[in-house]
Amino acid sequence: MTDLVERCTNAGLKMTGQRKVILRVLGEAEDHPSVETVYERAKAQDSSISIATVYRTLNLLDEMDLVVRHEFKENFSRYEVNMDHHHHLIDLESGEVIEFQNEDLEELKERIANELGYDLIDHRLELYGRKIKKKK
Amino acid sequence: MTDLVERCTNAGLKMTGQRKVILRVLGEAEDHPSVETVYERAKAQDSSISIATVYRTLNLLDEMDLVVRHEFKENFSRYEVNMDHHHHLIDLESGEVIEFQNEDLEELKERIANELGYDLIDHRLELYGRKIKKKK
DNA sequence: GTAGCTGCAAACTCTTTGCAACTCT
DNA sequence: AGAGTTGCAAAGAGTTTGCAGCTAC
Repeated sequence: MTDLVERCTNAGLKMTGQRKVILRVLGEAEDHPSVETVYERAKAQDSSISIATVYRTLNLLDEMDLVVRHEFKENFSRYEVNMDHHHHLIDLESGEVIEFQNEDLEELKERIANELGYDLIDHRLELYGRKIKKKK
Repeated sequence: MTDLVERCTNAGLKMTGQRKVILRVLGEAEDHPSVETVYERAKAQDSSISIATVYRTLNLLDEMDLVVRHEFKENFSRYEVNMDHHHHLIDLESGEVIEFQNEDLEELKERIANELGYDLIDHRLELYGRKIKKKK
């Protein structure tokens, strides 16, 4: 994934066995795993990994912007590799997370911030919905 | 505030002294107080109030939709009386919370959800910015 | 060799909860 | 009277951290 490992070593991080495993787990994830989930997947590859290391690593990666931390309306965080910018729609029934992008939205939020006299540094947009049932 | 007390008693809640105080604190708040802040303000009016009651009351009010719970990028919740619908821009330097409304945005998020095959039930939009310094 | 990393367990923060006493209605 | 509410303290959940030993560089 645009070599995560490389970006870490370039940043001066030691490439320990644990970090390699965690990076691999993140790179291969097609969902938005929680710390617990990353931990379980990592443990499957190296059973000695502790959850403290997972927390520490994810925090590091977040600070380096290699990873994006999401705090949906749940009481824990989820992570994903920081690739393209997008937003999320959370299916309230299944918990499934759907990604989407929208150009109008990008413009709009920038414009709103500017009109209020602010530079937009960060933002958060999440939609929570229920699948529309087709009538038969 | 469109009588919070009345809306509570109508819903069958007992109007205890503690609840009156908490409702008054919420009604008078012009900011987005945390549980801790609501607790402190309430305690100033009735020192016997416990924080457990504040938590319980805010949860009740949230379920009844009398209040809106916000979880900005902080590790605690903030509350405000549910009046008009709006969004928030958080000043990353001062922590100040600025409210705004935007019609285009309302349409857009509805449209995005529908295009993805979802009924929009809830959402969250927060902007995080830094005040633009005028050049002299 | 050594700065940085790790596992473990304890500590922390915010929030919830069991229980016995109390209080609106 | 009695269901609902409260304060207290303990428990929960997720996350962070101090420390001694280990490891990549």
